[in-house]
Amino acid sequence: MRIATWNINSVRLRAPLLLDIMAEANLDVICLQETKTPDEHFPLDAIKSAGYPHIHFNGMKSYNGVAIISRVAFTDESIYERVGKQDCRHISVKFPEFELHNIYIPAGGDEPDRDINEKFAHKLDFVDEMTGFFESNHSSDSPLMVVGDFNIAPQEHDVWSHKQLLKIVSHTPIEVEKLSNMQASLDWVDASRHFVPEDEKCYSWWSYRNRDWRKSNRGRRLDHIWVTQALKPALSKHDILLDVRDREKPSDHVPVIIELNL
DNA sequence: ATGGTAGGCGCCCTA
Repeated sequence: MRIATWNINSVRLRAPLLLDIMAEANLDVICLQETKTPDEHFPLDAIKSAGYPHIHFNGMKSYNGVAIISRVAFTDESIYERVGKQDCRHISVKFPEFELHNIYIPAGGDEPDRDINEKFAHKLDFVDEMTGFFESNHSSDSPLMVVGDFNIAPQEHDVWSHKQLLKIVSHTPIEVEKLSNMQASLDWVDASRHFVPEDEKCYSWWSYRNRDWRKSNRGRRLDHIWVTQALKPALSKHDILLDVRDREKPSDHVPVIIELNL
């Protein structure tokens, strides 16, 4: 089973690119973030016609929005309210072999201080709430996967310059600590780092504000796929589709893919 | 220290 996560930054604008990627990468499932559209404008028919009839999604006007698109059937579609907001950042479904959660953690604004920046406070509270959610609703020995745009690059080599990003939201010690607590709670395996050594640079996002993203290569690994120990033996392949960043009108994120041998 | 670009929406917000 081939599963991808991708912050698409507008599913309406990039629906044709989405269909290309699903076909080219032979995906069974793709989880999207930042679909940026109310449900009535989601491009359902085009995606269904492309061979992906199973779609669970939750969107709103302008901001956020998540979707799980699959060619194999799932059950138990859920939508969650997070940090007291219904802002379309967390959905889940169940496949026969495992449960899949798709999350879009708040970006957190520019100032890494929860007392003066409520967006940063929201981000930290969101991660804490996810930790509590998995702890109280799930056991570490059950087969689970959580994917999405976590908006946090936890490790030194998940950013282009550890030193220069220590005070930049996405790589601050408090965010890394919160995410580390979440990872420890169910003993999650970071699937990308299962395949890519920790001393090797690994990115999934490059700012739109760099003239030449490949040349400057000031990337960050913000997009993640985690599995519980029960699924670890099934991890069989990993890929980050760097070339998607060079497509016409690209998202600033590229798809991260994991293959499970179930 | 600063500003750079993109998408959605409507003249500004979020990333």
